[in-house]
Amino acid sequence: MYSALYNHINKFIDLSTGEQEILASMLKSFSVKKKAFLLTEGQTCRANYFVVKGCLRLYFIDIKGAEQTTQFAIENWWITDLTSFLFQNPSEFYIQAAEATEVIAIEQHHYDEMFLKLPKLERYFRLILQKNHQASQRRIKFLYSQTAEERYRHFNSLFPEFVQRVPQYMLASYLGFTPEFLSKIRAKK
Amino acid sequence: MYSALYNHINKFIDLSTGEQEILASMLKSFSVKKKAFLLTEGQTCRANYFVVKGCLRLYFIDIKGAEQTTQFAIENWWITDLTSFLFQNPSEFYIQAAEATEVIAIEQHHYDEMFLKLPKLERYFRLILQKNHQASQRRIKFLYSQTAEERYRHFNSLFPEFVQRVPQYMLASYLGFTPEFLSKIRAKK
DNA sequence: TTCATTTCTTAAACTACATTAAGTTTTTTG
DNA sequence: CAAAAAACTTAATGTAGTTTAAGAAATGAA
Repeated sequence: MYSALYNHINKFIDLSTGEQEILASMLKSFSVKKKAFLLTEGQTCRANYFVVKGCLRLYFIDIKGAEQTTQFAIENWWITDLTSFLFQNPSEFYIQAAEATEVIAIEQHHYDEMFLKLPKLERYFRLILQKNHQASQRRIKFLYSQTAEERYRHFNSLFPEFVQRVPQYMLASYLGFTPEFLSKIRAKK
Repeated sequence: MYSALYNHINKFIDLSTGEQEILASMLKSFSVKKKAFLLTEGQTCRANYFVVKGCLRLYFIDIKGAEQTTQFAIENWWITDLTSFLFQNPSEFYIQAAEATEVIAIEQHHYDEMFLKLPKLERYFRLILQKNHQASQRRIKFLYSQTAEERYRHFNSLFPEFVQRVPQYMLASYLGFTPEFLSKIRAKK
C-alpha cells in the first residue's frame, strides 16, 4: 500500500514492520487526475503530500494574473504549503497535478501525532528538510547568478527529461520568465 | 556560556541541565569582527553557526564579479552553506559578519555525534528546518510576485529596523537589484 | 582632525526581458 | 475522428532595471 514511502524512509532510518503499521493508520493514498487540485487559493492546506508517481506543482497567481510556479515535486519528493499546513490558515497557493499522479498524504491532525507515536520519524523529516534546504540554497543561487537564457540552458542540461515532461509555460514561470521568451530562446538554436 | 542557544532550544523542546552539558562539549563560541569571514569560496564550510548577537550574511560572487547576498542571519538564526557543511566539499559561498557578531558553532565532526548522543535534538532541528523552509517559500514567492521597487518597499515596511542595520549594497543584492537602482527608488519619495 | 577608504548618489545611454496581439500547432474530449 | 481547447510561436513595441562613470557623503583609521 505505502511501500514507495516505506522504501524512501528506509533509505534514511530503519522502520520496523510494526512501526510501518502505526504509520499506515495515519496515512492516506489516492490518485489525482492531471490538472486536478490538491489545494486552491483561500483553502487551508490539509496535508503534506508525498509523490509516489507523477508530478505536482506549487504555484500562485501574481498581481497581473499570471501563474508563478515556485516548486515541482516528482517521485519521492514531499510538497505542501508549509505555513498553511502547519498553522491551518488560508493559503495563497495552488497545488495542482501536472500529470496524473499517485500521492500519499499525511493530514495535519495526524502530523503531530505521528512524531509522538514514532519519534524516529523526527530524524527522517529532519533529513528530508535538510535536503529541501539544500535545494532552496541552490535554487536561490541559480536565480541570482544567471540571465534568463542561461537559467534555461543550464536547467535543460541538468534535467533534460524533466524539461520534456512539463508544459513550457510551467517551466517558464518556474525559471522566472514568460512563455514567449522561452519560445524565443528555443528558436535561437 | 551557551545560554542564548539553550534558551532558543527550550522554546521548542526540554533539554535538561545534563543534556546541556553534553551539548556544550560539542560547541564552540567566539566573536567575529565586522567584515571578517567564517567561510570563503573554495573553503570547506566547517560549522553550522548560531547567531547570538549581530548579523552574518551568506553571499557568492556572480560571473560579473558582483556580490549576491542570498541570506542574512540575525539573533537566534542558524546559518551555513548546508551542502558544503554536510558533505565537507568546497563551497561557492562566503559567510561574512555584517556587524561585530557573537556566534555559537557546531562543527561537522560533532554534528552527527550530537544527534546520536542527544536524539531529542532531531526534533529541535526539524522544527528549525521547518521554519527555514517556510522562510524559503515566502522568499521565493516574494521574489516572483513583485517588481524590484515593490520588493524594496514591502521589505522596508516589514523590517524597517533591519533596513537601517545593513549597508544598502548588501540589501540591494539580497532583494535582487543593483545599489544604483536602490538609490533611485529611495530618491523618488 | 585629517587622510583614505568605503558607501551612496546622480544621470545618460543601453539591454534583457515583458507586453500585446495574431496566427499556428498540439492535445483533449465528446 | 472532428471540434474545441490548450499550448506554443512570431514579431513589433515598450519598459524596468543595468551599466558606466563621476562626484558626494559617510565611516574608519592613524
